Amino acid sequence: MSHFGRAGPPDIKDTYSLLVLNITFRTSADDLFPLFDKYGKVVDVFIPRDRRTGDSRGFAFVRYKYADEAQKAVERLDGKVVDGREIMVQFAKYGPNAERISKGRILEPVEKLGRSRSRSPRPRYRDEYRDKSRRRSRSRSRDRSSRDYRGRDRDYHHRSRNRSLSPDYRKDRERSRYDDARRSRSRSRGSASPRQSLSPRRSLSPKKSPTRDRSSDARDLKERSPVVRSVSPRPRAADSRTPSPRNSDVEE
DNA sequence: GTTGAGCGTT
Repeated sequence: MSHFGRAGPPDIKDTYSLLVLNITFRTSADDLFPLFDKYGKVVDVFIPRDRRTGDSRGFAFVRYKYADEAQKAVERLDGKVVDGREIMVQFAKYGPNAERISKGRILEPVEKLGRSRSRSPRPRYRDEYRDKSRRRSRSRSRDRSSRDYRGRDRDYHHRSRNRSLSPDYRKDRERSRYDDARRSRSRSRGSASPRQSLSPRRSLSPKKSPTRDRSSDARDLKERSPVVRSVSPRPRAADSRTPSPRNSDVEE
C-alpha cells in the first residue's frame, strides 16, 4: 500500500484534505506519508504530477481521517523543513470534498486554533517573496495540460468575461500585442530586434566578404531598408499579407 | 541536470 493516488481516492466520504506546498520536486507521497501519519491517521497522500513528464508539481495533498488531526498536522508540519525545503501545510480549498470545508466548518476552527501558533514570520516572508518574483518564474512545472480540463467547467460560469475567448487565447493575444510593442520600441532605438537582426545577407554569408559586405551592408541597412519600406514596391504583397485582419477585429 | 506560484487523481 505504498501507492496512494495510483488507485484513485479510497474514500472521500469522511476525509479532510490538506494541501502541502513548497515541497521539493523529488518528494514523493511515500516520503510525506510517515511525516503526516505521525500526527494523525492519513487516509491517502496524493501528489499531482505532470501528464507528459510525470514529474511532481511541487505540492501534495494529504487526506486525513479526522479534522482535528488535520489541523494539528497543519500547525505542526506547516513550516517544517522537508528535504531541505520549508513546506507549507494548509487545508485544501478546492477538491472533491472541499464543499464541506468551504462551508466554514473546518476553516473556522483552524483560524481559531491558529491564534496560539506563531504565524507572523511566515506570511511576511511569503508576501515578500511573491512581491519580488510575481511575473517571473513560470517554469515548466506550471504548464497547462492538467489545468485546462480542470478549471474549464468551474471557471466558466465564474468568469463570464471571456464568453468566447478562452484564457489561452487571451494570453496568446496579449503576447502578440506585447511582441508588437517591443518590436516597435526596439526599432525606434536603432536595432535590437532578433528578427531584423537576422539579415539574410549577414546571416547567410558572414565571412564571405567581410569588408565589402560590411560596408555594403551598413549602407544598405540604413538606406535601402527605409527605401524599400517607403517605396512599397509590392502593394500586392502587402495586400495579400492582410496586415490588419485582427486589427479590425480587435480593438487594441 | 535545471524550475518554485499554487489547489488533486482511477
